[in-house]
Amino acid sequence: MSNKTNRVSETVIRRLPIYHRYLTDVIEKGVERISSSELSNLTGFTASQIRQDLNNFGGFGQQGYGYNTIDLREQIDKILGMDHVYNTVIVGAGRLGSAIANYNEFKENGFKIQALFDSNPEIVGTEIDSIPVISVDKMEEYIQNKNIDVAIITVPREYAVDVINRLIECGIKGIWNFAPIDISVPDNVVIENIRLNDSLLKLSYYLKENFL
Amino acid sequence: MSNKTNRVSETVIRRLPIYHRYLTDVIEKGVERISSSELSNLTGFTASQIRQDLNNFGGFGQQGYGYNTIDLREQIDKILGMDHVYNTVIVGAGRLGSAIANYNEFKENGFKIQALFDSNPEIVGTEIDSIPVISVDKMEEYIQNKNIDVAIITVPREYAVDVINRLIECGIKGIWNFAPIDISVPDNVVIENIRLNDSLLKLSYYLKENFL
DNA sequence: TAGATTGTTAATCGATTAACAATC
DNA sequence: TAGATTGTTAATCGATTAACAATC
Repeated sequence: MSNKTNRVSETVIRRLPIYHRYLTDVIEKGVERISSSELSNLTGFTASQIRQDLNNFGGFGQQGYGYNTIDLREQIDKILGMDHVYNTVIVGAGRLGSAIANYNEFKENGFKIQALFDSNPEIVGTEIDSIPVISVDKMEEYIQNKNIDVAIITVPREYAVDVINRLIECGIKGIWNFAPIDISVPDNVVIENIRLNDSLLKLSYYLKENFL
Repeated sequence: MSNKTNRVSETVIRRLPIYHRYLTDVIEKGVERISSSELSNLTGFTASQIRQDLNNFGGFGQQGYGYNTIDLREQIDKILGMDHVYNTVIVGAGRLGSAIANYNEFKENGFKIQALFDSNPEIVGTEIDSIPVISVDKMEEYIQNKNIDVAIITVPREYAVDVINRLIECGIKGIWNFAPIDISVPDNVVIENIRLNDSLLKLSYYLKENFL
């Protein structure tokens, strides 16, 4: 809402994490500077496109030199909001939910998982990776009291719409949804869907094209 | 390889599963015909785009009538290769691997999970949802003997490159990769990456844009 | 300074939308 | 037949690539 400078397109945003990833790789190898054409070799995007993308946010490079790897990654950190901590909960403490609770890389991105919610009385009250599993009946109360920003949805399809509506109702800001449903959310809620099925069908299409 | 008719762009392919999903929804409600503009209302794509997309593969509609829902879904089934069965294994029987083994919707897409591979001797020899967990040492042998087409990679990042190279070596056709790595594969192998981290960073970006 | 590489403008390419004749 | 809606061509829009002057 705040700085709607010039609305950067989603195709650009989608490439930023990729630049970030490759920069991390080369930084780990001790590389201090990188040119757009070196980044092009790594990522497969053209040097021109890389420069265009970055210049949506500012001139991070230097003529005749290229980009400082650490500095550029830091800029992308900021653009992507990785310097911010989001209080996060997982709704659905089944296998997928606990797989995600366990996935350390998310913490590095600033998503701090505070609780899991589930309806199964056998696991409510336990912990998964030292994260408490709480009854889903207490979800709204918890979210409001603990200033939760983001919810990750890993409940079965049939519960997902209801859960998401309840989350919106109690003021959640962002939703990372793994349930294979389509739902529209108000403008003040950000939703990002992981569509495993769609991805698998894409794989199926290219398999068929390649081998049948 | 076979019918490289006119190479349909990936942006089109990505929408097909979405059409498929909405068609299934309306078919379940008993709807027998649908116009491109009705599909537009459901999916958010323009009617024009929907007609363009479908006409990449043939004229499935009828002037003055629209599309028969069941027939159109069947056509999309075929285009996406959903009528074909792919023998599939999961490499990595941790939480994510078993979450996926457990996820029924994949079976409906024709991916039949035959085995899980893992290096942990405590689980090798057991079953997860009646799917055997086999030592990863026997992976190549199994894949070749049982004509496995597709491997799903859910091993930790540090093992992923090695596992994928071994799979390519022994003739796998498709890879559905959950490990956060970048790897290039030969032309005769199809790889589809699930980049959970990238998706989360996209969420982070829009959260920041909306609220900071 | 000379060489390198950015930032940025202009040209191209591809994807989306609009329009409408064909036809059920 | 008249109305509706497709299939398809043409127009527009946006994203990518090319080119190069600016400058470190």
